[in-house]
Amino acid sequence: MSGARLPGAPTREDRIVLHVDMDCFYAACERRRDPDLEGEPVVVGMGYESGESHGAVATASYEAREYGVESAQAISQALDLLPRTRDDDGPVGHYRQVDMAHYETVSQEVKAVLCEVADTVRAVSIDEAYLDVTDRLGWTGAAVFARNLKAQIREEAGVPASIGVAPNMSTAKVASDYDKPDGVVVVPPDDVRSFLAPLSLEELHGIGPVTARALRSMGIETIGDLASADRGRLVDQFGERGREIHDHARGHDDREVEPVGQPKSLSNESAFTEPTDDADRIADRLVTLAEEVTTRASTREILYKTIGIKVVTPPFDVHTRARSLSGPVDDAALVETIALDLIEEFEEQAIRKLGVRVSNLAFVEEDQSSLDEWNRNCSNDQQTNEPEANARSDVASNDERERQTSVFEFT
DNA sequence: TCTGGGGTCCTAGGACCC
DNA sequence: TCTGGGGTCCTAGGACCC
Repeated sequence: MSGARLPGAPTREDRIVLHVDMDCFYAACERRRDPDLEGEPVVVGMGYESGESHGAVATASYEAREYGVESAQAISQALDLLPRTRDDDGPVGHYRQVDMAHYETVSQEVKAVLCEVADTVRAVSIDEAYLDVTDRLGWTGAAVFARNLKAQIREEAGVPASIGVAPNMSTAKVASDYDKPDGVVVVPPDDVRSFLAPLSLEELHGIGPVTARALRSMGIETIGDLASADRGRLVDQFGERGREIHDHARGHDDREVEPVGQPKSLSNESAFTEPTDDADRIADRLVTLAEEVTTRASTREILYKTIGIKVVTPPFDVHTRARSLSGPVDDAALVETIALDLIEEFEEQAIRKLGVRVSNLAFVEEDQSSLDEWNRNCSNDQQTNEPEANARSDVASNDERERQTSVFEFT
């Protein structure tokens, strides 16, 4: 059974897949509308408002990272490392509150460019996408194509990107990360194994701290070690995921690049400043979250069959409770009632974080979530702009682009 | 790494049905 | 009443990603 493939399913090792990853996307968007931030340490945070701060860093520019500021760090800690006012001669950090609406706009502009140059685009998040360009070029033209695409994104959307090119999604993802920021890394089919081998386990998408630790305890230190590890042992230890990471470590990944479909769940969550067991505050917060999530569902004409809550108790224990209905509904009052009912189990307990989630989604016939709307735009753009895009891609990069872009070809 | 918010996928046990 | 096996749905938790 292991390694079995569906009969007839092609193993296309000859594909050309790009992974396009925006560099410090939120910070880059802030720079785009405020050019004074160019070259300055920029920190974009959630919950950061006029200097008063709970919440965390969403994105730190490379300049800010030099002072130790990192993603997911507490804003207060970031402010310690990089104050926003000059006391002595120290550096000055520029803080901005997350503005998703603005980043969405920029993201659409980037994606419009991607749609011009590729037949298939999979937007995996606001700042990341996979492209399949197998039918548009060969390996000899891959580096020039990627370099041009990067320049085109910079020109038309005003933000920098890094691009990885490889025969599959998994390797392309690793490649885009290899020479960040502003890098292009091309890994032709014959070089995949030797490119991946020396890298550390966490470079592989899907290996986090827990899996890495477990692998190291098995004597596996690098992606190369993982590639040559015994498959049966990995499957015993990690189940289906063992199979997957083994494949990816060896540069095998048959997943097709296809547009992402409809969402599987919608949720809203929010943390208390400090853990609380105040029943009124908890109920109030829960009602607010229920409202937020049902409003979103309603706006997008999404029905849901399962309603759940998430409760995080100190130190950081995550509990979920859910209840399913007999059929899909759009019923804000019901969500509130069920959420309040489910939370009763946690009465008297201190809670640090709460969430409300709807899942088991159903979609009203005419509705095409925003992502699908985006896909529609994508096809329109392709029709209207394709000739121009091709013209662009065919024009070899000029010398200036050559200089400002570090192209790393792994051979 | 004392920890924000929005997601995805996988696993495992139990209920229930045929 | 004891005995099997297969399949599906539900719930809860865990790991991971951006």
